Amino acid sequence: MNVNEKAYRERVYNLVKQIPRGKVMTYGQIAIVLGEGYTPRTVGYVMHAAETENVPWQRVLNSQGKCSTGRLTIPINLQQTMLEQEGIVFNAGGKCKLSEYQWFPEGFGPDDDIQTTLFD
DNA sequence: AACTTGACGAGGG
DNA sequence: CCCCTCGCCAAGT
Repeated sequence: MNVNEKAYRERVYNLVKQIPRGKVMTYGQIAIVLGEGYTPRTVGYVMHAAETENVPWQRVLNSQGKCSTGRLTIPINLQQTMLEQEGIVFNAGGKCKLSEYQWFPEGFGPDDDIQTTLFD
């Protein structure tokens, strides 16, 4: 499985589609959940084409709870604006509290054993 | 094939 | 908080 295969990309999009309104995931978290073959960088690469895949791409942030910066294809701050409309609050530095907004798929939450080994 | 550049992340200073 | 280094993996040049 690699980024050139549709199935590989679909796994990323299908997971992002599950993120509830007002919640977020990080690139690294998505890579861990999807498992073997996925890394934060490849997830980011797949996400650059998410706008045309009908997925809530705005709900994916970096590990610090901030919107990604190298995207010149859309107006700066659009992502943050969209998330604010979902109720997420950002501080002056453009960062939100992941402890408050991060979403965990079934089996990967803070109460699951896997969490202690993968998300400590 | 070499080198650069990312929608990344962790660790140090 | 900022900056840098490294590890990471794929694309563009």
